[in-house]
Amino acid sequence: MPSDTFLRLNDEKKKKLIDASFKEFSLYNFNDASINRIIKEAGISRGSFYMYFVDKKDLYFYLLEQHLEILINNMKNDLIKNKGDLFKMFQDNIKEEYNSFKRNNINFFKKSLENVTIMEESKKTFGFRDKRLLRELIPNINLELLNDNAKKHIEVIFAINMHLLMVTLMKLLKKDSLDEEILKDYYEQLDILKYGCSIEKK
Amino acid sequence: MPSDTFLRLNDEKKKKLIDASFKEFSLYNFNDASINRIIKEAGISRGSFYMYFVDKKDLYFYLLEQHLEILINNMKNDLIKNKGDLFKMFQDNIKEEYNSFKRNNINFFKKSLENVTIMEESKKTFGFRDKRLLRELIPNINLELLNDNAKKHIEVIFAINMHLLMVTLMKLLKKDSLDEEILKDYYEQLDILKYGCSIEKK
DNA sequence: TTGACATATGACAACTTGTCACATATAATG
DNA sequence: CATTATATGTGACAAGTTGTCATATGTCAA
Repeated sequence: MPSDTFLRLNDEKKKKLIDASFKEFSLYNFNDASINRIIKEAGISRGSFYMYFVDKKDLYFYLLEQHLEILINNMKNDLIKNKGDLFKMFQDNIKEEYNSFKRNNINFFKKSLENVTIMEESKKTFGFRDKRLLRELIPNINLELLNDNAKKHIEVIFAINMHLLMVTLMKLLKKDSLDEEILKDYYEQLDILKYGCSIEKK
Repeated sequence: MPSDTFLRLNDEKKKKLIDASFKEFSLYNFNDASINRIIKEAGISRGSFYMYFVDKKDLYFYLLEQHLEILINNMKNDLIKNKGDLFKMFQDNIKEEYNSFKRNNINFFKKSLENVTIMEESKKTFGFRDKRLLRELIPNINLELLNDNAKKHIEVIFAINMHLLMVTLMKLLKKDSLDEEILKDYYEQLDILKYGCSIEKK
């Protein structure tokens, strides 16, 4: 996480660094992104950067988390809208996320989706291994609609949905539209999940 | 893929480079792995390396695929053993893969599991987006046991199992034993998948 | 023997990163 | 105010990274 020094920075300076970072990670994938270019663009010195973040990873996940925050909030809203029905939420949510992606740093996300899932940390966050995000969502789920197995492995269900969601978003962003065919595929994939989760199985 | 020049190399020289590469990727994750160290260990020149492989990625996926070959073969055998029952195969297969991992470059795998899944290419191979591997397996599946949705999205089912399998293998390798609890969790997760796939749903 | 082609080599330029001694703010205290 | 802490900022530096390329050395066929 960023140091207190960074958080204490005035908004302008902070924004300049964040903007430069987003730009860099939108243009290059994680490996190719260069701290050198970032600090040059942000107009700060090398020493300062390392005063704010321990390394590139640290910076990257700080940015990623800000977006995940949005993603989770979208999910939470959709969950409430659908009275805790997890699968109705999943179904609604994808359009929400798509628009959210488009509104925000779309290229940052595209690059992230290309990379993300490899690193330990990203598995934790994207794959919902980071319990913090889950904890905010779970209280809003109507568990009555799920069987015992599903209740027990709720994080796994989220991880799987996350995978399906990301792959689908990738396709949608590539097509640059809410393509019906692609959405249909996603819904069918959700159905595969659902009939192992909804109470009326077997 | 490696160049013809590499493939034409005498076995001894080839082996030396492969061994050195495995060692490097077992010790460091993809980003931190150094071509410098590899060529030093293998006793070849920088120029030669770039005659054989276009870059580090190229080398890495060459190594990875050799192991995936083994993994797929295990799956195929288990599939035949279980008369095409996909889920019985999944259930049997994990022990097979675990032992296979232990027999072979266990550390290479551990490091791979930490990294893999991020890059485009790895998504293709590990996530079975690479149709080549799937194509070898599908003919051995008894599709009668699956519903239409599952039949249509068979690659997705494999991708999901791949995810569950890898996460579970990770845990097992960490424990360094075929821990019953961990295996039980995996079987339960497979059940979530199954009851969207087996014919007797709803 | 002489080409012609396949391989091998290491110096090179152009990057990368993280550190650290030092300089300059800003705040706190006598 | 002046002095002393403490917090920030700085860029040169060492130690690494990668990919290229002119050059050298194999190897085989005519």
